[in-house]
Amino acid sequence: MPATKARKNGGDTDEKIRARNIREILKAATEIFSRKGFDGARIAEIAEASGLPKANVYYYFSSKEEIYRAVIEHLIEGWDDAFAHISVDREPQDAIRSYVAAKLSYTRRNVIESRLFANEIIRGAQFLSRKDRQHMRTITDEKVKVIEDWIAAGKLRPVDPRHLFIMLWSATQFYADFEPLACDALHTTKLKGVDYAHAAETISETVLRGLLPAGQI
Amino acid sequence: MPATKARKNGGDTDEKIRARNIREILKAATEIFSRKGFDGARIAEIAEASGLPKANVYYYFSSKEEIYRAVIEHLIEGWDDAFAHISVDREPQDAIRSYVAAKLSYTRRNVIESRLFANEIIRGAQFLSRKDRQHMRTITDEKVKVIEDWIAAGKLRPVDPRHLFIMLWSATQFYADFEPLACDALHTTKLKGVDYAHAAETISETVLRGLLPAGQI
DNA sequence: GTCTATAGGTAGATAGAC
DNA sequence: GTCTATCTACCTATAGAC
Repeated sequence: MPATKARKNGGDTDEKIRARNIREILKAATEIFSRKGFDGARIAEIAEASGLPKANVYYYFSSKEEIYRAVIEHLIEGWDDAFAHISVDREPQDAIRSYVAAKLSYTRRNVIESRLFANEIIRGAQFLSRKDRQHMRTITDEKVKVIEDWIAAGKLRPVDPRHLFIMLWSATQFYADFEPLACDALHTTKLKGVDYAHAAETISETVLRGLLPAGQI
Repeated sequence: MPATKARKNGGDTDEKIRARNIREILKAATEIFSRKGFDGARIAEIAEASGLPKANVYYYFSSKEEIYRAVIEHLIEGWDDAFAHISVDREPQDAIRSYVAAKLSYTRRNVIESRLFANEIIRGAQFLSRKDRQHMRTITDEKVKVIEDWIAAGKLRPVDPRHLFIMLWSATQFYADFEPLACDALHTTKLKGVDYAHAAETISETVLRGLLPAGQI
């Protein structure tokens, strides 16, 4: 029996063990990096949270930085999902409402990842690969064209699409990333579904009234 | 000659030396905490950047945490300056434009402080004192009343003032705090005056068109 | 009030038995 | 592939001379 097929842990193959351990490590690392930052996170803590001894973590990843990079890589994957709503086939009113709702819902369901990403950017995006940044730029450029088409078709008032996107990103990320401030402002101790619903409404309606030609809303 | 009045360093009194050293330490600490976070910052680096030996830093502050708290305390002071523009005496159109411009200009001139503050909030605002948070809540409540008055007077469409403020905060902080993302979106490598000017225009005009009664803009 | 030297503790990374 | 023991480096904080 070849070493790579050796059975252990009740029938799991080495491949399954490897995949599961790596998954557990990344999951634990995401949570801990998000709460404490790169320097604040301890490998021992990540190991404990993933149910492995510290040395096993080093068996799969050769350094703390390698774990961090792997975690960041993972974050980008969810980035453009909400952006899919911004599409020429749709009416701007409908598209922008869906985008705002999807983005708010995504950050709400993935607070930990969202905060980690925010942290990485604030620190200068040092570990975001060239490829990842290029990818984000490409998607943004695509969506800028959609806005420009809508403006050309008279469906939206003239506006700088890039600054518009920045407005939408910042507003939709604020609630998850800066929850303590949002809570203070809203006089609550934890953001609930209603708060996110009000957020979606305020953002969508204000921006849409601001951008649609008179009388369209 | 009493010890507290002993002359050193070319005529400076001990009081002046103390004040200057503390100022230098806090200045260096702000910069380093902002770049590296609490855990990433090294006292030795703060000491070097403030031109003092490490032990002298400990002469003025008894721990790393005490330095951090002092720095955070300092940040809050600038918080409500821009908010002063939101005042019942003014027309909403004028007030909101001034607020957006002032807030953008403040974050641009104080990028380091702004990022440090953002970082502290993302990490759960653990070192923000009860007093500081209470202060921020009070100011916000005051300004919420102003918006409500404007709405009651028919000067603004009905809108949730708290979510409106969150929109304005997030949009105006994004450029300084998440500069790498803003740069990617705007196809530039460093934000310039024009970028901030366009940001101010996009935010103010979109929000104002969204909020003013029809035909007022 | 200043500064050198160092104690004391901790964390990243590895060796090597199983 | 797993895990204990340990190495090494570094960092916070302090003691104590000047």
